[in-house]
Amino acid sequence: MVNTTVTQSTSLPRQNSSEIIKYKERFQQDDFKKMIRAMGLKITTQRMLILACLHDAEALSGERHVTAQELFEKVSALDNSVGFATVYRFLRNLAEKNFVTEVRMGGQSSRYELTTQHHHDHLTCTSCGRICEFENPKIEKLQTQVAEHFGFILTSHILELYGTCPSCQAASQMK
Amino acid sequence: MVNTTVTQSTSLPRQNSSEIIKYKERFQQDDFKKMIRAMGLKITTQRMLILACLHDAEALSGERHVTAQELFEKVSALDNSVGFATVYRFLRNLAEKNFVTEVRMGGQSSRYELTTQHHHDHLTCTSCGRICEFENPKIEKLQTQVAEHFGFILTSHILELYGTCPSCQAASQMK
DNA sequence: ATGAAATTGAGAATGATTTTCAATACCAAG
DNA sequence: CTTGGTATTGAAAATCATTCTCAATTTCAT
Repeated sequence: MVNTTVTQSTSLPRQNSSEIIKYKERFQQDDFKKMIRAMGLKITTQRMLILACLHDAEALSGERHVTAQELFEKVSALDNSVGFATVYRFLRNLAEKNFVTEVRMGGQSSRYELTTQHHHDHLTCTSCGRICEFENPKIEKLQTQVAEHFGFILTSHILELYGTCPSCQAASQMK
Repeated sequence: MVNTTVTQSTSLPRQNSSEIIKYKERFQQDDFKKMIRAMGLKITTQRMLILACLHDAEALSGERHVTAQELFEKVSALDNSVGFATVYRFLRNLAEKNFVTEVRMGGQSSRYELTTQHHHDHLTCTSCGRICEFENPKIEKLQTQVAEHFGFILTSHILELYGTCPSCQAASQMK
């Protein structure tokens, strides 16, 4: 029970896990406020809630890319007085200032994710559906160069590789 | 008039340039018909016209990537009895069977281009929808290496870059 | 605490795309 | 070349995501 070699938490007062969560929340809150101010907007409970939901969408569920509609539902679950116009409006603000990245694939509606430095790509087996995630700095760098070549400022990308995984290769040879 | 070592054109009668154009048209027509049949659909004047307009959009105007609405206008100019539902429907058929490639971004509407044998990727402006095509052998090579690293055999890929084009950068700075 | 200015929610408006359905066109079989 | 079953069509209505409008409310510098 005696305290052993704790690293991180030394600077924090003794606390149980729920207190840690509260501390994290407060930290986030301040972060979110900075974000909103940086956009030249006023801080409102709605905007704070939307940011929190966006953040949790990434942290909790595996899905990074959220639909405006999905986000609206998450927000509504916590405060059903928030209108969808507010969610859409704020999402547009965030996208304009590049705090979120907007991606649209296929016929579906736009999907948004908080812009993080960490964006990984997918390698999918067309035979069994297995997905490998990868990250390749060289490719990323070349992408930026391509964008620069056209005078663009790159904000995001989609890279999906399709192929046949080792076990499916083996399976098809047996046939 | 004795037969000499003529190659291609032997099968064609002597012709002037307008006849050549007609020949090309007919050739295209047959091509289009094959396409439509390959999709398991019936050949109709509307579908032939839509394909011709799609093809000309690439050949004549510089813009390869056409909006459904733009395509509808081109078609209407030649036959104003064609309904836009027909254009949308057929465009969707073509996209499903990969005879056209659909690119979509931001608030803009979908843009379509006939799938050519020449592979290229897209760089899209998230603000105005402008699309630049590019091809980058280094990126392609790195993709293959990534796939190899996981033991995959690469068969295809999607690479879509999103950013802000020069004129939209200028526009947003003015604000 | 106060008021100008920004933000909000509700619903209407918009714009793109899809669906519905009766009329019509295609094409394989006779 | 007719015929008939079925796919296709055009027009209008429906749907879907997103944006706009506006009166009521909230924020925040003072």
